[in-house]
Amino acid sequence: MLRKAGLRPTRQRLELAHLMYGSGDRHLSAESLHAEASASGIRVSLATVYNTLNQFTGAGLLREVAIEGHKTYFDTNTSNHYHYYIEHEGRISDIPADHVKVVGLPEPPDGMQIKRVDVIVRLSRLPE
Amino acid sequence: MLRKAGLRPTRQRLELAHLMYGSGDRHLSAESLHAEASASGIRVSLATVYNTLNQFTGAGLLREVAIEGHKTYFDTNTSNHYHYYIEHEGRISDIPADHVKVVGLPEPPDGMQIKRVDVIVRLSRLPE
DNA sequence: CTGTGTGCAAACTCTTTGCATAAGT
DNA sequence: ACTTATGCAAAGAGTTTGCACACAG
Repeated sequence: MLRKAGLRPTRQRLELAHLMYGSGDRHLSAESLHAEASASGIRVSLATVYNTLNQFTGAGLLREVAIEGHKTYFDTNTSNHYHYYIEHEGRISDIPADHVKVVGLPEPPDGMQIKRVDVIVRLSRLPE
Repeated sequence: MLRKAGLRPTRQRLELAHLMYGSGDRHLSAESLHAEASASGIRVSLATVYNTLNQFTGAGLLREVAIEGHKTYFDTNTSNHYHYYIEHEGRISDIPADHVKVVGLPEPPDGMQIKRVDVIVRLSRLPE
């Protein structure tokens, strides 16, 4: 898989890939992945985690999720799907429905094409 | 307007508000607003621009737009509408259609409510 | 061997904060 | 007068980069 993406299967990349894809769809930040790696006894520097995440994203193995603010999140699920953003927890999760659709989109402006449509449903705690 | 929002109408806030709302709907970053202010001969520090943008957002006078990556963008149009993100220009613009809708959304999880739905259509240059 | 990847720390970008000064009511 | 906002510079968070060493092919 790494080879197919043109990435050398180094120890670090393999170990990180195991963490990332080892348990279903996940949403991770560089820091969380680094912490997880450390906890699992994997020796990687934060810089390498960043490099790896960016390289994987470039290779189409990960997808970047746009949330306003500082942190960048990566999603191991690269298929077409949308996200919840749980504001008070700063957490992302997939929207559990595959029939969500955006309708009524106009043609893109001249010379441009739609590369992707991101939908983020922001959730907040219900006021009582 | 500022007073109604609980913000003192100081010189800086008034001048920035003029810039922001003086010419239709706009999408600005702290830096671009600061640059524009300087160009117009308005004396404000970057810190004040940040403060002002955040206070205005808190007061519902601006809306923050979620684009992945570093910069935070603010939209002077706080009504319900969606955005194009033009990747190769790093620019945001409103989607010129008010009948865009997201359909098929499931009920939000227990104890949560939908606060807002963001849609970002990423555009890239058409390959020739 | 040759070249790419890694680790470390330093650099960078964007944003926030602390504190003295200035301005609004 | 009293309170809140501003400006500056310094601190902070997240991410990237430069360079020597290590490792894959």
